[in-house]
Amino acid sequence: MGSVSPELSLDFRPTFLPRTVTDFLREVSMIGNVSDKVSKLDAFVKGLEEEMKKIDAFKRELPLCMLLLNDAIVALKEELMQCISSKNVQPVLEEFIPLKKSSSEDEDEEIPAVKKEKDSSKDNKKNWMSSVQLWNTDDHQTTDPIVDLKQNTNLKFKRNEEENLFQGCKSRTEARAFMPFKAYPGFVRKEDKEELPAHGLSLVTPGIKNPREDTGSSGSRTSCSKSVSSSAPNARTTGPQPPHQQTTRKQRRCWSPELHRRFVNALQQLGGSQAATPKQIRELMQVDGLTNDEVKSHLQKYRLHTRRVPPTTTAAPANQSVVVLGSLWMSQDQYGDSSKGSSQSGSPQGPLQLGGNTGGTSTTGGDSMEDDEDAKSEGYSWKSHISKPGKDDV
DNA sequence: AATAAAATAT
DNA sequence: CATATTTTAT
Repeated sequence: MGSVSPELSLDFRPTFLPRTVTDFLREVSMIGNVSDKVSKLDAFVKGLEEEMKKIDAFKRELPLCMLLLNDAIVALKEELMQCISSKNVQPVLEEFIPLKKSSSEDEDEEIPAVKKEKDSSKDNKKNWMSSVQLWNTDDHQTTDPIVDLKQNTNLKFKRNEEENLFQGCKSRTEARAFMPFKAYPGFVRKEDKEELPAHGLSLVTPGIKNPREDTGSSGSRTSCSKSVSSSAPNARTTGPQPPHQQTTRKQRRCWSPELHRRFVNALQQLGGSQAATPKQIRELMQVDGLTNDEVKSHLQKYRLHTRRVPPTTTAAPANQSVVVLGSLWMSQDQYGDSSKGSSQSGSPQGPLQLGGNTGGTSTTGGDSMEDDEDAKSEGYSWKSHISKPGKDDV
């Protein structure tokens, strides 16, 4: 009590502009009083949101601004939520924090014990876009390019990098699934290039292909579980994977949300799905192990899906700003789950901010600003909300 | 059994 | 590189 800096006294209308988000967070983190903390954060967030609304109209011209703002907002909200939840707060706070989400959707990630029935969250699907404006306050994944909250207090987001890429690949019915290591003894054929480590994205780790063995299982089909790298049980070390099956079919590559994100990003940078070419995309994505064909295939599908947007006959009241940042085309099938995708503008390790993000997966942001446009359809299945045909024009 | 997604063939 | 076709996974 007494040691509040003058600035802090401006609870609600702080002139937060002069400072950077990082600084702001640092300041806030030093505040002992939770209420103050919350109000500060809240105020800041509100300011950012206002800003967001203002530039919303120019989102196309200022995609980066949107991204940055969005990122900051998300990050701050995270912080806010943490404050709130960590204290479980008293009544007093409740007055301040009626924020948008009061324990409604997902704020798990950390919640131990209760594995909670995620299944019951069927509504989530709807939520993923509709109720949440665009800065959906997701909990995890707070990798922001600009702010390094990490040093602040967020320890929760940490193991995202790799996981993000793979995440979402598992079967969606995984509820409590943990596939035993049944998978396959894999021999990872590293035939591909292995030189693109770059940031440690080791996405492509296709399982392995194992034709017969699993064909009967009707339950746990782990399509792609990232690493089941067991030292080949088979003593065939040197022996390639020689199932006499010529043309051994590659194991299906699972396009995790992150992977897809990168894909979309690349696309954007290349001027749209139409202009982009597989090779280019692949290069841009910088995902090791990813092959041209894979990208090509994905692109093909993407193009197919982005072609012609179903008339959103939805009489959707377009009142919400609905920016639909994450318009990954995916629905809930494969990529969808993580749903927080959004993209960052540059490649993750690219030129822009991501400079030193160690754990930086690309964060969420809007990636298809160009495409979405009126994609505001709150979409249900992806046919509905896929990103529009890219108007190539970067 | 149907369909989407990825692999492969053209 | 683009498309078409086939295979595979849910």
